[in-house]
Amino acid sequence: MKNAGISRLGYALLGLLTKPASGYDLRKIFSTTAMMTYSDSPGAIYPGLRRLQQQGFIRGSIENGAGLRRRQVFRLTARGAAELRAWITRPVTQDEVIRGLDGVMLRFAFSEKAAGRQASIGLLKSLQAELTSYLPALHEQRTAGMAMAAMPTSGSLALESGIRSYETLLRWTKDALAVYAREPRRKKGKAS
Amino acid sequence: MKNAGISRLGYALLGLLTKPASGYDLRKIFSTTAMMTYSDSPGAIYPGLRRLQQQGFIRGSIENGAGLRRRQVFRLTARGAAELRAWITRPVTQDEVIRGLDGVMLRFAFSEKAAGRQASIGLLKSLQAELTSYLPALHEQRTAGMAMAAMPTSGSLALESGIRSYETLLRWTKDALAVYAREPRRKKGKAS
DNA sequence: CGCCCCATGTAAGACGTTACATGATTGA
DNA sequence: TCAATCATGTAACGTCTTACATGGGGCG
Repeated sequence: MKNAGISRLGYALLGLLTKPASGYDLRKIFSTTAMMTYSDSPGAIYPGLRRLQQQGFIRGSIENGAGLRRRQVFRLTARGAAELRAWITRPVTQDEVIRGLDGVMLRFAFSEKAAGRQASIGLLKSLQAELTSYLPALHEQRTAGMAMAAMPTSGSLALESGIRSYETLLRWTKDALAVYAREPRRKKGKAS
Repeated sequence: MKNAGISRLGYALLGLLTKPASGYDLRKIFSTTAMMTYSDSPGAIYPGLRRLQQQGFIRGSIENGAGLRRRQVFRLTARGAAELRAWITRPVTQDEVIRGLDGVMLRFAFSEKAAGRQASIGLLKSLQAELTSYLPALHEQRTAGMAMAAMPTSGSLALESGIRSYETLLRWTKDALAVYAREPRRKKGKAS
């Protein structure tokens, strides 16, 4: 029941549908823009869209433009937009940090459009906190592994790579927060 | 038929089984060592082990030590070791670089133990080459996105994060190769 | 005696992959 | 007219998730 029963691909579709699009459009986005790591296969997209529609998160309407082929354009419903916002504004969990940050980055990429500046900032802070609390454990693993000397060079190098990537990400969260702090903000907001 | 029909979890099991272990041991590794991103659920591990055994890559033997509970210990067969080596020594593809580097890092972590120093070095060089050829495309996407200004701040920041992580990884491959170049090597090998 | 850890498994369901299938439209 | 692209879909299959089930052994 977690996540309202939506897969990562489902959320990716939901996030992209802040602009109305057809299944084919979405496939093109997944196949051409390198930003997207998701499958462009029709066997994933079309069933995914149908599920989202059955759950009431999106609504499709058949377009009958002159001479054009049948083409179904989907858009978010109010429920869908709310679910998207809820997903984005959830705090980052340690599990997400460990099991892969793709989901978090996806949330962040959509955050501004779907939930606003404050949501983006909140996500960054949440991610920063989780990274800060997780990194020491990794460092410990490294020193422990070196002490045992049971790990071959490639094993400890792989661990080193993981640590570096977390550190790079942590630095990125700081820079990203700085970007938001620098940017003018409309409406009254708390100062960073 | 790709990959000899072995999933990522399957290869993780195969790689760990260079040291004989029971299903429970493997679950412990997945649940306790932070290096492992894989599922420790019995519903994944035990069927996975059975598949590998049916394919002849591992062999299990029931341990009947005094007073001990029934406990099945698995070890690699010759075929399994060969398959593991083949998987590790495959060149890194662009697809792997795009769809996520977890598999590559897993291969690298096991490379030294299962396929030797030269295999580790080969993997690093292959990864380095793919990263070098992929990074320009990402930079292009960034400048293109900034020109359109269609991307919200959080979108372009997410892209920035991806670029940085690839750059960090590229730097890591260089450092890792330097480590291998520094290390003394036994047997006659080509100079780096 | 009761509880927790060891140790293994199964069953239902969800999801993605691969491959196949269909048909309309556009351009050479 | 032939191929490519637009556009949508289905079916089989493999694998993971979640949850449940079982039972021995050690410990307080």
